[in-house]
Amino acid sequence: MNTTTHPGKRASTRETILDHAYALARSDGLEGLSIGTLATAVGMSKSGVFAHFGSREELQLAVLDTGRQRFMERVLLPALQPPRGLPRLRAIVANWFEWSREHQSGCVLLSAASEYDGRDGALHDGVVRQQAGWRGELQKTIGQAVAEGHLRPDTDAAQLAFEIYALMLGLHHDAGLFGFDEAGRRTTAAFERLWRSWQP
Amino acid sequence: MNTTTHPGKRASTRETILDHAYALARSDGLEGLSIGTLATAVGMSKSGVFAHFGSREELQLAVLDTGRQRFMERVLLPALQPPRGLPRLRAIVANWFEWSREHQSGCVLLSAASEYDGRDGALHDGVVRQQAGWRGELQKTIGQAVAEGHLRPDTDAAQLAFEIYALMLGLHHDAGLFGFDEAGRRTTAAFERLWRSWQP
DNA sequence: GAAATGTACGAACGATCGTGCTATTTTGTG
DNA sequence: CACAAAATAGCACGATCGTTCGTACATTTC
Repeated sequence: MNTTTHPGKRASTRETILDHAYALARSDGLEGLSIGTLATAVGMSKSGVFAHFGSREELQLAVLDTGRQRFMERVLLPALQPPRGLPRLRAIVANWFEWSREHQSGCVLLSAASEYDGRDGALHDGVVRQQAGWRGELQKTIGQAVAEGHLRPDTDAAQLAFEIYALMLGLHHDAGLFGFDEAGRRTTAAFERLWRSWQP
Repeated sequence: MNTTTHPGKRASTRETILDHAYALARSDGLEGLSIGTLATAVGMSKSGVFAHFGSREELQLAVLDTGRQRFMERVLLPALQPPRGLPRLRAIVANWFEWSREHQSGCVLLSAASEYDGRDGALHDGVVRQQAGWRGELQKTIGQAVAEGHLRPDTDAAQLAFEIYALMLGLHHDAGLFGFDEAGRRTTAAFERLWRSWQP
C-alpha cells in the first residue's frame, strides 16, 4: 500500500537505488561506483538505473547527498535535543563517534573528500560545500557554547572546530587500519584533554 | 648516455615508470591508476610498462613503496640530524608539515589508507604495515624525548603519536579543501597547545 | 660470427565502462 | 476496460580496462 499507485513510484525506486549505491560507495568510494555493478545489486537493468540519473556524475552527486543527509540525521539532528552550548556540542561528538563506529568499513563523505580534494568539477564543489557546511554547524554550536559561558570567552570557534574534526579523522583512520577499540580509547582521551583546555 | 643499455637499463626504466606512476597516483589514487594512461605518460607501450611489474597489483604495491620511500627520505631522514628527543620530534613534525604543503594536491600514502582501509588483500596489508611502521617511528622518537626529560615522564607515547597524526590528517584534509594557508595556521596553533600540555 | 638474453612493441583477447536509442512492460487515469 | 504516460528492459556503440602472446631489435656471452 506504500509503493503502490499514485505518484511516488519513481521516487521510491530512486531511493532503493541510492540505498544500494550508498552501500557500494562505502567500500569502493564514489569513483569506484559503477552503474553495471549497481544495477546488479539492485536487481535492475543498467539502463533502468541509468535513466534515473542521466549520467554517472549525477548519480555520484546524489549518493554524496544521501551521505550528507544520513550524517545529519544521525549526528546533528538528535543533538538538537540537549540544550544548546557544551551539552549539545558533546552530544554531537558522541553521535559522531557512534557514526564512526558504524562506518569503520568506509565512510562515503570522508572517502569523497580525499578522492576529490585535488581535482575540480561538480563533485569537488559538492564535497567542499558539504564539508564547509558541516564545519559551519560545528562552529555555530561552539559559538553558542561560548555565549552560554561553557567555554572560555576567548575561544576561537574555527580553531576548536578544526581540532575536533582532526580528532575524528584520526579516529576514522586508526579504526579502519588498526581496529576501532584502541582508536576509540585514544580519541576519547584526546577529547578529554581538549575539553579541559578550553574550559572557562 | 643515461638511458642507454648496459646494466641498469631495466632498473632505470622501472624508476622512470614509477616516477610517472607516483605523479598520476597523487591525483587519482592507486585505484585510479591505469596502465594505459601510465604508458602514455611515460611514452611507452602498455605491454612494455606491464612487463616491468607483471600485474597491476604489483605496480600499485611498487608505487605505494615509492611513496613510503620518498616520505621517509623527506621527513624522517633529515630529522635524524638534530639531537634525539624533542628537537628531533619537532623536526619530524616540521618536515612533515612541508611534505604536506608539497602534497596538497594529493598524497599517495593517505589516499591509499582511505582506499584500502575497508577491504583486504595485498594492498590493504601493505598500507597497514606501512602506517604501523611510521607510527612506530613516531612512538620511538617520543619515547626518546621522554627519556631525555623533554616530555612528561608519564607521557603515553602511542597516545601522543595518535594526536600528532590526527593533526596532520586535519592539515591535509583542510589544505586540500579550503587552502593550505589557513589550515597551516590552525595546525600550528594546535601543535603549540599540544606541546604545552605534554611539557614536563 | 653464432647463440643467448634482455627489453620493448604491436596486435588482439574478453570484460567492463558510460551512454545512447528503441521496444516493452508497468502504472495511473478517465 | 481502454489508453496515455511513465518506468524499465534490451541491445548496441565506442572506449578503455588488464592481460597474453608472438615478434623485433639490441646487447651480452660464448
